[in-house]
This record gives sequence, structure tokens and C-alpha cells, in this order.
Amino acid sequence: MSDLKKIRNMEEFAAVSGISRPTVSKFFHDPASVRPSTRHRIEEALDRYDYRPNIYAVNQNRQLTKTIGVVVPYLADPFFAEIARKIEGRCIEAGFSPSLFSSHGQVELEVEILDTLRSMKPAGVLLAPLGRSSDKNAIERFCKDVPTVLFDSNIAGMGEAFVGSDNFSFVSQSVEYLCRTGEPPCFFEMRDPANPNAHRRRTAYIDTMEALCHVPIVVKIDGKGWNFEEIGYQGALEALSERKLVTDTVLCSNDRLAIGFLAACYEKGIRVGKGDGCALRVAGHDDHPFSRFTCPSLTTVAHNYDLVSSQGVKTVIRLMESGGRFGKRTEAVFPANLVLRHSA
Amino acid sequence: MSDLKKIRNMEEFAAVSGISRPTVSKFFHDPASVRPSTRHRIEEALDRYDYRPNIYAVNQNRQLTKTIGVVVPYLADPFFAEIARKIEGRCIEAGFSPSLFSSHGQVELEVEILDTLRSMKPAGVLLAPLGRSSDKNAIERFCKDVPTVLFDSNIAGMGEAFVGSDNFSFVSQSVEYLCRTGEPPCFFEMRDPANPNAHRRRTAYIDTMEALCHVPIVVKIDGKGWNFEEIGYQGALEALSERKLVTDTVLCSNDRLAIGFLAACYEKGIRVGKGDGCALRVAGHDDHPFSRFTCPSLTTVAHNYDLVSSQGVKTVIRLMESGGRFGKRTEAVFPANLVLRHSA
DNA sequence: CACGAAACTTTGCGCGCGTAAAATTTCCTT
DNA sequence: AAGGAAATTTTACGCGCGCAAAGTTTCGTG
Repeated sequence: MSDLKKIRNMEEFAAVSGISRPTVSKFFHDPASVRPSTRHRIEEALDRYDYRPNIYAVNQNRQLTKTIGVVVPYLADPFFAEIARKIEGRCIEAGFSPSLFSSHGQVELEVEILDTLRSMKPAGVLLAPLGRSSDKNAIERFCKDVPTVLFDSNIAGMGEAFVGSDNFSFVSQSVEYLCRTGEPPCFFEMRDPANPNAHRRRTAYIDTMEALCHVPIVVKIDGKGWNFEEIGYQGALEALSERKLVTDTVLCSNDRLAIGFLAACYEKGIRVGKGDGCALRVAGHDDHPFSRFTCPSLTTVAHNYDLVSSQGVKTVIRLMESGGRFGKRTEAVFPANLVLRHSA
Repeated sequence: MSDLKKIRNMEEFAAVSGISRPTVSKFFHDPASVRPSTRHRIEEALDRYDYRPNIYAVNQNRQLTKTIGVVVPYLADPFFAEIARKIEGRCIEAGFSPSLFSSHGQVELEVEILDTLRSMKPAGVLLAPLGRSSDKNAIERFCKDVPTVLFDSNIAGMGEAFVGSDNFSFVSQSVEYLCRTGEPPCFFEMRDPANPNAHRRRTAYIDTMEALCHVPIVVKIDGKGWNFEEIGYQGALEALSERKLVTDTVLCSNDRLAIGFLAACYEKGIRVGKGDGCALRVAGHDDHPFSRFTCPSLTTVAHNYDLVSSQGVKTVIRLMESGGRFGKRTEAVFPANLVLRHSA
């Protein structure tokens, strides 16, 4: 705290601590790699003078950084905000410094971020791509240069591994539950979803419905961009007024659409829930952080946020330790958990 | 795209483009600073070989980086996610590269981020501190070293400037509106809010109520952390069952508390809104991204997100151009806009 | 065509640190 | 007390680029 003298570089810091610069360098690389006695002397000097190695000089000369890049498609989506939060925590625990980027839903930004990231020489990258709209070539080139683990959205062949949730597990659970406890659901989704998970969910819906000997009904709504609540809201207003919903049960592709759907129902005076006097059942997928607080609270299927984030970080660290390449691409998908609330 | 030869550094790139290295260096610093003809030659080489200057080498040698640090207290709060998104956009427009950090509600992390940021030598920093729980000394020391503009939460004397919203404008508008159209509101807030805005809002509530010759009633609820919806929900359940609410109108300190409040009301079967048959009016502050989709939709007072983010970035850029110091600390607070929806 | 300013090239140093090799010291073992 | 392995110091080089000074070319102007 009391800086008697301004320390300008490691040379000067080594001088005041009475240790040679190369040893100090080793210390900062790994404090356990030096003799306890010298370690104490350095640490003593460290709280007399507050010195930190120049990260740019360090990273320029090190072949491998201690940075882990984290890229999400849209950080203003609480789902990604939450998963990013957990991932950052895991990275710090593991002794790395996370560097967080959001593509903000724009392809050009995603490409730009990838270029920036490449020049940052990160030890590894956890990438949740935009999905269908991503520049596949750019991502492929990036993955060639940087040890990358994909998460959330799987794009075939990209990256050394994928970590995410099992879409079939999501949808089969919700469909089975809804069929068991009432009318079979129709499936409410965007006409042209950017996220590949949406497609897998629709397929899973159709398959599960057919397996249960029901006729699948997919309701597609228009809308672009990442403002899913608004899209769900508008789509619901339209679907409700045009009576597109053949059944009294609606399964939304994700919770954000469902949140919009519930808002529309409330406005139209349609009572949602599973009890008597309810006209409609609505369920979603993802267990969005706010789905507990919708009216009524949203029945949904939950990601295992903790498992996905911790496995994602573990996988990328394992990848780094394997020299940036796995023998073959691995895909780890985790099952989801049905969360029963009041909306269905 | 077709890399005939791997470019390892600026030396090699200068060679293949037929321009000297110092000029190429100038080009990357500012493309307009070189003659158009040489600029074209460099740009041609640039798409034949994909080369980017080593950011670490660049930043080590440059006194001033092109980075703008952005720190928010809790990124999983959609309000901060949204404002961070807009700030990032403005930074990129202005030719800087934003570097985003979230304190995740933890003081130690905030201090750690500040230390990391200091060593990054950013051109400027936009800092939204945790608030009361922040380590004031750490922030003060940081602001001495790095040109910093505070936003959202004002801490007296810290940073060279503050940009935020006018809390009095928020609350006076909501209180006046509510008093004009029905019973005067009670004020619903956390007992021990971390954010200094909360205190200013309570004061503004009391002042406005007294100016309108009403007795202010503050309802304080327990709860810690950043899970405001849950805190609002639990607090509302308690307040409703214990009949702490003396009036039929509740003004929540922020929208996230209001979202929890509405969830509790729905669960209790209490009809919220301003029409006949409604038992309670509920309003909030902030115009949280999801307040459009609550049930009923939330009447609130909106930040001018665009103005706050653009002014924040403009201010920090002006600060950098002023050499990192303003003559005296400036405080820019922007008025808020009342947004009438269905809840009050 | 001459002239001067602007742009460019050449040359060379420095930034702060990683890292390797050889010499020296420290520490633990027998 | 001797021996040897481990840790440390010394010495030295390199990373990729910013930046400054001096010399050379380019360009627009009269």
C-alpha cells in the first residue's frame, strides 16, 4: 500500500524484493514453483509495493495466454447472461481470466469478435454461435487456429467439442407430461428461428407426439431478431384471434416466447393454468431466470445451468491440456429437468 | 484469403505490400494518415494475406490503448445487460474496442476487475460501481490512475464525471401521476439496498409526497443479493398477508421488485390494475426490458437508455481527449419518462 | 521547370518480459 | 563432512511493434 518508490517493471520489483528477475518471473507464472522462503520474500515485497506484471509484455512473449474467451450470441438475453455468469465464475476458479464477448445478434460482429479473439491468443475459447446465420467459414477457420469448444448451439463439425443440453430430453418430457395430464399440445415457434436448437425441438416434438399416437400441430409465427417476448406476444395475439390453436395446450419452443404468450393471454382475459376455470395451458423450455415470476408461473423444462457451464469450462481446459486437439470431436449433451409450476 | 505465405509480423507484411514498416504502422494507427495510393496498396495486400498487428505488442508500446473498459455491477440484470449492449455499440461506432466486465455483485471481484483494468492501460473506463458495498478506497485509487466516468450509481467525488438518470425526475413523475389518478402510493423497497439510487428514490418519494400534502409510507422488505424478483415476491407475500400496505397503490423502488410483487399478487388472486374490479395499483421504475410483458403490463418510469449510453461514451471520449482530467467533476443526469401501461 | 512541403523510407533504439544456458548457491541426504 | 540434486543467479537474446531522426521520394504549385 505504501509505495515508497514507484515500481516500473519487473526489474525494479526484483531489486526491491532481493530476488533475481527470472525467479520473480517464475513466481508470477506459478507461485508454487519457487522455494517457500523466496516465495515469502516476494510476497512481502508484493504488499509493500503494488506491482503487477505488464499483461501485454507477458502475453506477447508467452506462447499460451491464461485467457479463456467466452462468446455468446446475445448477452441481453437473460439465459445467456446467466450462463455467461456461471462460466466466468468457473474460469476464475480454475485460475484463468475470462474475456466475455457478445455478438449482439449480428453476424458481422461475431466475425469481428472471432478475429479479435484470434489475435488475443487465448488458451481456449467457449463459443456459443449465433447459429444458422453464422458465417460457417469464418467459424471453421477460427477453430483451426484456436482451441474451441462450442456450447448451446451445435454446428456440425465445428470446434473440437460441443457441450449443451439434450433437446430431445427437453421436449419429450414436456410433451409427455402435457399429454398425460390433459390435451396434447400444439407447438408454438418462430417461423424462421436462427438457433439450431429450435429445429431439433420441433423435430423432437413431432417425434414424441407421433410416438404417443397424437397428431402434431406446429404453429409458426413471424418475426425477426432477438426480441422473442415481443414476437411471442404478437404471435399469440394473432394465433388467439384467428383460432390457430386447435388444442387448449400450447408448448412454446422457448420460455421467452412463452413469456410473450402469457402477456397476450392476460391482455385478452384468457385464464392460463391447469385448474378449473382455466382456458389454456402454456409451457415453455429453458427455465429462463424470469419464468418463476410470470403470471401464472411458467411450467417449463430446465437446463442444467451448473452442469453445462462447469462441463464447458472443464472441456475447454482439457482441450488446452491436450494441446488444442482432441482425437475426435466429442458431443456432451445433458438431460433437462421438468419444472412444474402453475401455467400447465 | 489465399495465404500464399504465412505473415508472421508487420515486417513481413510490409515486405509483401511493398511499403515500409513504419508507414504500415501508421496505416494501422489511422488509415487516413497515409497517402491514398499507399493506402490502397496496403489494403490490397490486406485481403491477399490476412494479417493483424499483434495487439499485445501494440499495446505494450503505445502509451494510449484503443480500449474502453466497461464495468457493470451485475450483468445478469437485464437492465445492465441492455445498457452494456448499447454502450458497446457506441464504443465500436467511435472506433474503440470495448472490454466488458461484470462484478457479479461481489466486492472482491470489483476490486480484482479494477486491478486487471488498470494493467490494461485502457484509454478510458465507464464504471457502474456496486454502490454502497464498493471498496471506496480501491475505486478512488483506480480513478487516480485511469480516466474514469461513473455511470448509473453516483459515488460522491469518484471519477472525473458522472452520467446517469435523475432519480428525482423518476419518482416525482410516478408519485404525481399516482396521486392524481387515485390513492397516494406507499413506497416498496428493500431494507438495505446496495444501490445508492434506491436511497435517492426514497428521499424523492418522501419529498414529493409531502409537497403534495400526503403522508409518506415506506414499506421496507428484507432480502440480500441481486435476486430482486424473488425478494420482491417474498416481500409482497408478507406485506399482503400482514396488511402492511395502507393504501391500494404501491410504488416499487425498481421494476424488478415490481415484477416479483406482481407475481405474488397473481398468486394471491389479487387483481392489479387501474380499472374497476382491481384491488391494487402497482408501479415501478426503470422500464426494465421485461416490464412490457408482465401481467398486467407494468406502469413505470423509463430511463433514457439511448441518451445515457451515448452520453456516457461521449463523456469518456471527451475525457480522454482532455488528457484524462476535467477541470472539475461534472454530473449529467437525464430526466426520465413516465410510461403508462396497465398496472397503474 | 524549379521549388518546397508532404509523404515516405531507412535506420536504430526501446518497451517489459519469457526463456534458455551456464555458473553459482542452497538445501537435504548419507 | 561430503556429496549431489534442486533452486537460484547471471547473462544474454528475442518477441513484435512504437517511435524518433535523418535522408529520400513524391506531389502540387507557381
